[in-house]
Amino acid sequence: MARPRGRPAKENRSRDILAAALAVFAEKGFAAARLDDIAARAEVSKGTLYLYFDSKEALFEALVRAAVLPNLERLEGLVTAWNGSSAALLRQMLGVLTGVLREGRITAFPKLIIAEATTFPHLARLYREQVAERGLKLIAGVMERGVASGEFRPVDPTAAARLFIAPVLFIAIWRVTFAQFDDRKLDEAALLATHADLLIRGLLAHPPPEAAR
Amino acid sequence: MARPRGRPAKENRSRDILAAALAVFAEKGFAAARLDDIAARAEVSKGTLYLYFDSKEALFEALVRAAVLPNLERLEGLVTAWNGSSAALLRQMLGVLTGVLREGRITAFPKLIIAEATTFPHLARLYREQVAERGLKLIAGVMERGVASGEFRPVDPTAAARLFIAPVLFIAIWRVTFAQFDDRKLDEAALLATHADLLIRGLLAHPPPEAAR
Amino acid sequence: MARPRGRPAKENRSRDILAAALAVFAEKGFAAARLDDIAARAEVSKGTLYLYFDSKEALFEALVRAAVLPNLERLEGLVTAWNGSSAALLRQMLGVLTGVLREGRITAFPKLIIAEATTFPHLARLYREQVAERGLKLIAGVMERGVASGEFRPVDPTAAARLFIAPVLFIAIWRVTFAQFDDRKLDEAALLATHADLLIRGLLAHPPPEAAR
Amino acid sequence: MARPRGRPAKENRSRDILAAALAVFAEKGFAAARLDDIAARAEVSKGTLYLYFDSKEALFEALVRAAVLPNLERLEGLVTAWNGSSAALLRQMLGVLTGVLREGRITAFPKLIIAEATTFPHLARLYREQVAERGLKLIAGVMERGVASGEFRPVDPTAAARLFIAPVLFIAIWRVTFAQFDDRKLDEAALLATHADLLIRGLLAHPPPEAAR
DNA sequence: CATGAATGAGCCTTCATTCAT
DNA sequence: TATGAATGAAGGCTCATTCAT
Repeated sequence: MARPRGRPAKENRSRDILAAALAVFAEKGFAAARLDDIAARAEVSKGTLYLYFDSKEALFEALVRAAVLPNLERLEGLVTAWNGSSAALLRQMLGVLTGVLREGRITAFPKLIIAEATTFPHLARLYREQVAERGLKLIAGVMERGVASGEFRPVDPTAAARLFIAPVLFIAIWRVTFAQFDDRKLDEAALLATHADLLIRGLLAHPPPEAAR
Repeated sequence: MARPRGRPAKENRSRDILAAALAVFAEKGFAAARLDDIAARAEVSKGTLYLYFDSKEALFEALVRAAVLPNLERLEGLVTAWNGSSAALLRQMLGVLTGVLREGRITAFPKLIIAEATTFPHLARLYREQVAERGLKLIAGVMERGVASGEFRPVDPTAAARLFIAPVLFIAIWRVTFAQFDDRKLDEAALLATHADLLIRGLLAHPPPEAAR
Repeated sequence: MARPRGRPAKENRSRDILAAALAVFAEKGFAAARLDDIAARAEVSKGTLYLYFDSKEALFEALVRAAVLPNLERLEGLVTAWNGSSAALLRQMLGVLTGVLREGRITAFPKLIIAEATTFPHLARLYREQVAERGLKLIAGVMERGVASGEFRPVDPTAAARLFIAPVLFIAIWRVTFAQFDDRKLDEAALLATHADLLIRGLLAHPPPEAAR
Repeated sequence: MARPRGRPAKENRSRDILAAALAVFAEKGFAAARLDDIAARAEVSKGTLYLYFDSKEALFEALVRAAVLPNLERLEGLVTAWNGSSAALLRQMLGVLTGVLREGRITAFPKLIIAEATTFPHLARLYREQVAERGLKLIAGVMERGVASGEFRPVDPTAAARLFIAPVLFIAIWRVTFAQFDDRKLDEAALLATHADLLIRGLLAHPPPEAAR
């Protein structure tokens, strides 16, 4: 009756909805997420969601685009601008990823993509092309440069790229899956530091003598 | 109406149902899996499912227990019986895991657990305790032995265990998530071989000279 | 495998089933009673029920016949044999009914009939004709005799019969409906005694002076 | 597909649903009543029911509250306002109850409560406390006053209250159970009139001479 | 733009009934 | 006779989507 119908248009309604959607999808997964919850958290009516996104799936997809790509672009910038050793670049990239992992919410995406890949192949393809392949190609490029310069032993850059990223994925997944029960949280930074040491020592054509470590 | 009711008890109905459930859960995830589909695939009526399992969730849980534990026990047997070098044991274990990955269906489990962890914390806890922690402890033990004997450099065994398994998880996830679109399938065996090389070279206190490889 | 198939025919299987059915129907009502429970309580398989009764409804009907009619016949015998005053006969009949109520299980029947009357009109009709009308007619006969002899004031025997039985029904219903919560159980015998006093005083053409009571 | 979704909010949807529920529950009993039928009779979709009531049981409970309490309150008002003789008050109350019985639908409640008491003890308790005990206490108070003033013989007010109400319950039950078959309907008003006569004559300390009747 | 009441398809679960053994 | 595994129809409940206001 005396309710505000045409609201003062709190600007960036769409931003609010995406934020709420991220929170709810992250917590429940796609299927179990209810539009009611997303609407409530965005302080918006359920009908309003449909003004901004055509369907639950479209909302999910927009979310993926909005939340993941920026991080990838950051890494691409780092690589492009780099002019030190490949080993140091890999360490630097892991440092960036450590930071990303610390942020929080983004971690939910691998889970979401994994969980919904079969149900929404469309979405999985998008993610694979826009994120996964693109990121792996970036890393493989770094590996290739290291091999070409003689810094690294001759390894398959594609394989090395996957081995580089696997522990990052491991951490993301461990967190959303098991961290709820962990007394002593997994020391993620230390794990990635060890990863950097082992991987780079494994890659280097001329590893430093043991003492140097 | 005129369908056979008291069937000749095609033996191991429960086995059939679990197999069907694995297939359907793997494809759809828990929420989207329909009991109708599971029943149809098991060539059984929907009601029959309830003769063997109390609920959809109970069926899921039984599935996890039945399908995953045997593989873990196989690895435990391998470790216990081993008396060669730690590096060789790690290679051997990766060989076993490569085989497991090749089998197929089991790969679906990480996905399922990951996808349903928030919805069924109960299940995630079970999996973490019965599978994840148990497996990591097994690997960490191997690492520890290698460090103690001087074969490996002094690394944190817990971290090393996670780094050891991360690429295996990566492969499992990649497959169920993206393999549907892959023209050239990911060469999983080669990836794990490279993993073994890099990791072991990273771990060894006295890596062999470059030429040896 | 080595289970007794053709059981030593514990005689009167049908009696066992009826007893079990009474217990379960009384507790759950018709719709909520499960044949599984009846079979279990009768220590018989579910299939066996169908050897003795065509359907759940048929079992229910057999139960009504078997459990209620004997009591009515007992009352009819009492009336036929009576040769005292009508007032004393009414008291006697209430005494018998008090005993019947004390027994227990029978009390469940009014509830069952009431609950299922719409669903099984067939059954309600049976009960009305075989039990209710027959019982009321019996009581109305007693009333009529009392009026004819001048012992009672001229009341409508049909109405009086209903008023006579109403408190008995009240008790049966109260018990199965509310007695579960009662701290101090309803004193049923006292209630029926008061009923006898008030009703007979109301009926008598020449009530005794106040002091006599 | 092309049906009206956001309906013009035909006011008092909840009232419609309750009315439909009363009709269907009365006819079928709780268990056999289908929400489909209730929704259809309310000219509402099944989903809409859940906008107003959390569950079938909650709907049932709301129904009990909404339909029964007003009548009880009416009686309480009558008693409070009364300043004539107790006998006249009892007659008056029976008159009110006769009217209530004539209305119709309410009669279904005793049946419903009786039928579902075991299945929903929660509901039975509610009814017993909010309706039965409250009503009996009201009547017992009237009896007590009559005894205290010397108008009535010294009877147990609690017992007398039950005897007062028993024929009303009898009528309600008879109607929903058997009236479907009755050629000549039970003359309910006459029955309650006879009840008033007999009961009050039984209660009065100084009954009027026979002729006065 | 925004609302939120209304919709209805879809799915898990129960249980009376059947029938090969 | 007796069994009990198997069936499948039926119904309560959820939630993405629509649309009159």
